[in-house]
Amino acid sequence: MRVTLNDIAKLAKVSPSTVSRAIANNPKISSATREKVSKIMKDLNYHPNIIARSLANKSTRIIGVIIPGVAETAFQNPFFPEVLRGVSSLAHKFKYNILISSVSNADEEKQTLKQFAQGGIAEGIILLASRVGDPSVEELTKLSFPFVVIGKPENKHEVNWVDNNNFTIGYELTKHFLEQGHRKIAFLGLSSNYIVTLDRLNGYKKALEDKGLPVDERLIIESKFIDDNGYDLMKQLFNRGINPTGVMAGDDLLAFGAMRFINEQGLKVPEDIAVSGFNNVQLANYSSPPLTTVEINPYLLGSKAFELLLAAINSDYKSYNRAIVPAELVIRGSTQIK
Amino acid sequence: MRVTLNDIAKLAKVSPSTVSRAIANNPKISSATREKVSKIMKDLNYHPNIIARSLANKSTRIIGVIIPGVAETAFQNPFFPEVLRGVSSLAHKFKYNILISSVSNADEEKQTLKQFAQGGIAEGIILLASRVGDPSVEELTKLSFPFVVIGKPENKHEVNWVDNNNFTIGYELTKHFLEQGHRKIAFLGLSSNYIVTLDRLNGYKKALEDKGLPVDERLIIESKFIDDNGYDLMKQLFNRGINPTGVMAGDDLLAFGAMRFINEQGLKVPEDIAVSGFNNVQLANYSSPPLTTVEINPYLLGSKAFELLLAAINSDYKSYNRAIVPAELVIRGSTQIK
DNA sequence: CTGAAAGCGCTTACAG
DNA sequence: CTGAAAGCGCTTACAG
Repeated sequence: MRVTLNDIAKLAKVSPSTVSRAIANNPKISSATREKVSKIMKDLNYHPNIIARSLANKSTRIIGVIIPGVAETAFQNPFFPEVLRGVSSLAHKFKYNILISSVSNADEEKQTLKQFAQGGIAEGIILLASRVGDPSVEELTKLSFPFVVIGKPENKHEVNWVDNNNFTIGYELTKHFLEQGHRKIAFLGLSSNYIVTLDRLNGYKKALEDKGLPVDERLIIESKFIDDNGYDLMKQLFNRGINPTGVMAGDDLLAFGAMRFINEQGLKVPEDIAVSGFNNVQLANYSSPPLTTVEINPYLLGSKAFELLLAAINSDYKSYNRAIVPAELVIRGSTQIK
Repeated sequence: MRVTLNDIAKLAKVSPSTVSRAIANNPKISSATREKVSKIMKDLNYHPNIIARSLANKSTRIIGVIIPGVAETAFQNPFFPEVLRGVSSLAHKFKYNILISSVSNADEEKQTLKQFAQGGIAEGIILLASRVGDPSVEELTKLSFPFVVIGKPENKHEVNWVDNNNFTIGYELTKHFLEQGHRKIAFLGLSSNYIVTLDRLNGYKKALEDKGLPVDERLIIESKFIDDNGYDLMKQLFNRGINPTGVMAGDDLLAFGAMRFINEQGLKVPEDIAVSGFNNVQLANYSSPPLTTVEINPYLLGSKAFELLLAAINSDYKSYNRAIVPAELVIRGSTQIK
């Protein structure tokens, strides 16, 4: 049998209350008893039962992190561990634990949500990657349960969220292409289900507009299926008979695929077509040419999300907060002719 | 205030015991009362408090997953989400939840372990990637707490573990190189802290031996630092003045880096030097040439780990189990001349 | 500074 | 088939 607080109390010849206070470092306890109790705890290798404590406290110090199925977020994969590390690091600092669930469909997601939120396990929830019409966002809002979304949700005013400045970075990236003299710049891999990519697209459009250039819808290639790869999307673009001189891909992997197709056509990057990606995967620095991309700072997205969540958990009155983690342009050889 | 089981009992004019039984689908409850209770629960949107249930049950249905800091396992990153998905999927099936902790140093790891295991939160623990002299393995063994290691641990007889057949796959991969006529095959990126890479090395050596070839230690390049990349390791190899015709890299990313260095020397893959990787990252299929690699089936590693853990949790007597998830050779253009 | 008592929200032998 | 009671292992007003 596990040793309990009561066992300690008996051995120390004090009341359970006293042991409890000693553990909690309650200053009212005399140092004599504190030490006596401490010694016995150490001797018996006693560790308080966190579950019992949670029940008494009505505080579990657990937050839930819900990760949508891989199927839906193939593109999220590479930076997900970093986001988690960000959450984890701050959670650890504030003595919170993380309950995780990678759900594979909407039904599972709903079920998990219920368990975490209504089951009294988690004190708050972090949702990775909100989609258009995300049912979880709706559900949690209805429950008025503390939660934070990573990736700006649709209904952005009544939700806590953290995201990159996607509009701005889309704008800047486009501007970079324009400054290199490009006029026919393709936007490869729009997923209209994800608000982040819509934001980037708007930045793209605004940059063209500011330059007095029209938006050619044929240059915007949607990525409908998760297994779309850059190669195929690039081929689609070519089949439309319009020859871009620049390609902004929504993801580094898409960019690599696009580069492969371009090379197969006997064209060169960046001389014939400049290419950029997104997410700054490790390999982006090592491709040939090295890939211009965007560092989205996933670790910060995670840690900021935890910060907001903590605020939401601890605040009595309701308020909706957001945090913007700046994304940074990483310019490399794939968009710059030496 | 949250609605509790007692609230339901009062409204339904039955005892709390009855409500509890109704929830648990205890067959002794008449369908009449069961329905009455169910209706009220639904009306009040009641959800049992999992924490209270855990305390009464002495069963949390939570397992812990401990992920060593990114610093120590850069190479693990790409497949970690897949492992987690494997664990998660089976956990979900058996109604277990997953508490996660990505620890960044040994101290944090120890602390987390204590909390999970001795704090009575988790019923079992999955440890990712055991290192040589892993302190967590030792600690959990001492506590005789149920746990499973992903990646064969040192002390393999007194521990539950799941791993690939690393020796065999190292052997087969080497054999593949030999069959292509290679005789000077480098082993790039040995991390002697990780038993998996040692196993692969042994497979490599055995294959050479079976062929009657000597092992040239100069062909074995150790990767001491986490930020070692394939490019630099390959350069090291060249600097040793020995020219391999084949390179087995311990990871796809290392392989890409190696290929880059090779290309810069004006040499071609696979004609001058054949290259292989490990882990079968998405990009391996799309590099030029496509990369020969090893599919380690991370999803299966995760789900098998959960299976073993469940067995360990539920068995009264002690036994040590292991599961081998077959890795598969994926032969592509980087090792085959058309 | 310390203790007795009640309570957190469930479950489960025991009795009927 | 149902209920009263005890218990899971803690915490925390309240009283002294």
